[in-house]
Amino acid sequence: MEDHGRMMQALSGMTLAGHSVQGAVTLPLPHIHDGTDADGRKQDIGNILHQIMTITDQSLDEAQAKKHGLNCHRMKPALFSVLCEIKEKTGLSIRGTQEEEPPDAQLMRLDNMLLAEGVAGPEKVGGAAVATVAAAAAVAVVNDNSIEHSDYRAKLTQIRQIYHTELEKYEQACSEFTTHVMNLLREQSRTRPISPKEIERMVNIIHLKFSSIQMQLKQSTCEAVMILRSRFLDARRKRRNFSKQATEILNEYFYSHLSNPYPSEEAKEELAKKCSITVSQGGGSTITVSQVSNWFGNKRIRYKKNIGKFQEEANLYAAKTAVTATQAAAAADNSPTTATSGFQMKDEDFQLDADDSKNSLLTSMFTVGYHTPCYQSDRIQ
DNA sequence: TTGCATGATTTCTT
DNA sequence: AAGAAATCATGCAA
Repeated sequence: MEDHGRMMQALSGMTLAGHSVQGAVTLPLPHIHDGTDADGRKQDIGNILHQIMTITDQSLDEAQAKKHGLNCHRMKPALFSVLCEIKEKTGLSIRGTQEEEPPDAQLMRLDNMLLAEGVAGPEKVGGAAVATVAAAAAVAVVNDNSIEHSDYRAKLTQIRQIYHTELEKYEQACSEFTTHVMNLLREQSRTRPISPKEIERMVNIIHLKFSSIQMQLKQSTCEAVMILRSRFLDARRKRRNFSKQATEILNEYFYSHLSNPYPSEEAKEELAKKCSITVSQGGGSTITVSQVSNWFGNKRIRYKKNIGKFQEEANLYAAKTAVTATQAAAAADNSPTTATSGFQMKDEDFQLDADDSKNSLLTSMFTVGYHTPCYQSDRIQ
């Protein structure tokens, strides 16, 4: 910003210099401190105002002719080169030499990080087909172990999109502004001393400005990614116990399907919906099906490891299920309900006798030794 | 503070 | 790819 101010100052300074040299509009400057009478000054000011007011009365041709005359003056090139030289020496146009290398290292770091996070990468490849980018975004993030959380992906894609649109905007604005300034300076160089070197320097300054803006964009994008990451990892680390109700529903299913405690994908979805295991993940999102899978994985292994410990729990849920089943059966006009009817035995270790599976729920569930053989078997492990 | 319970993650197996 | 087993990390009651 400071540089910008300096730039504008330099530009305005040059403009003034141009005018005074050019002398096409020779406005007598008011001498404010010469100590003469106030009337004289008033007259001077009056003159200036008059000239300003009548400036538009001059015909365009007349002005053009004057301009042309000045441009064609034989001394003009020499005068311009001298003035350019003076400008160089006075340091009006010396700028940009001091601000060069430092941002490079940081810029590289930012670029690398954006690339690693999949924000900056695939977009550039192959001339960017939008669909490909979207598809790539969905896959590219899996670079970091198991970060494939859909929310994480969605948010990262969002960041990517914003980043790319902003970057494009900046690039466009930069080239537009550069050509505009170049045209302006080239135009002005006919009437005031501007060397090509100076134009080049100005273009460099503009590029520096825009690249620093781009760096800010990159930096804030990196920050956004880091925040997203940390939030996601925090959510992963923070374990929230499921509600009592949810645990009950899962346990009910587990013990009533003890013969084959492997819920199908649909069953998992159903269970997830039923107990609405919405462990707070920051954005209020749910990973319920995988949570159900985790729960069953843990439950199977822990039950198997220590059946004795779970026996009481098993009986409790068996009784509970039996009660509900009885009620359901009564309501359903004595239609026989079997707990295992819809399940295929997948693992031999969990398998019941064929007779058992045909038993009614009531008889089977109230038999204490009903489940244990499934896991007690030495075949396990 | 400690020890157990429990949800999540990682690694290995099928 | 799904599940088993091991392990980690946190929650929670005593």
